[in-house]
Amino acid sequence: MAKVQLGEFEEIVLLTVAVLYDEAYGVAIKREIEERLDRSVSVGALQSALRRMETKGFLKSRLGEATQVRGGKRKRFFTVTPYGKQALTEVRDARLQLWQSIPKMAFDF
Amino acid sequence: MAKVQLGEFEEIVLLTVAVLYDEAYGVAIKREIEERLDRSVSVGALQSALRRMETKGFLKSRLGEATQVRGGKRKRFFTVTPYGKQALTEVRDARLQLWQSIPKMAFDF
DNA sequence: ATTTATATAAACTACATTTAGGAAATATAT
DNA sequence: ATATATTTCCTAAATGTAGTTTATATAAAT
Repeated sequence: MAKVQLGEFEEIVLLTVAVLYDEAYGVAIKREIEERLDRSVSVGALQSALRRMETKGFLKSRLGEATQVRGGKRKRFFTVTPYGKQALTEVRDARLQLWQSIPKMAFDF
Repeated sequence: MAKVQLGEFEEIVLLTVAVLYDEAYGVAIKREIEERLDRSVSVGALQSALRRMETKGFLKSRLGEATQVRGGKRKRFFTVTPYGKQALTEVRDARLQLWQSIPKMAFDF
């Protein structure tokens, strides 16, 4: 019974899908992460994270229609499933709990 | 130019070292994570994460003295470096920013 | 045909986990 | 008193999962 994990990059991607709401497709997600987090993202890295999370049930996807703009290929749109939302809140809460337990004396955090 | 990463488990370990302050050694870290996060941790998994993070400069360690209790072998104590603290706050802030950008309409988060 | 926007596939590197073993200290039995 | 067991802790090696890079494919406009 493999425990269902949520990796570091996967979490960023999942949050970004939530942020983009109904405009979450590959290229837009990539752009959004790069702008917000000032971190470069390769399409391949992103796609494999999206696949893994779809397999794990954190995401679902549907294909849109081709659009009449240059390069207007069909986009694959992603949305976060209820299970994905649950995973996000769980990891957030676990870390928050740890942050709150760091002793004052210890730090200039 | 290898970008310095902080994995999912590594982050939990790093935070726990901060929480334990001057009592952060292998067995105690393991116990603390298991209790707080209700997640089982193997010694091997923990030790390899600690090594990686020491190599990356997020942690430093020193050996303590043997104590006079049965099995009181010398412990290896870990502390978070300034660079480690910086890494922790950066990933926290990036995720917080994303959480705050999730549209209201979208969710029951 | 070439360019632009998009997705998919495959190979490799890094992180995470399991499994097993080893070493240092005290306690206990002989 | 010394050998053996027990407790606490760390190390090593092998395997599986996540993350990244590089290359290829498809569709539409120019």
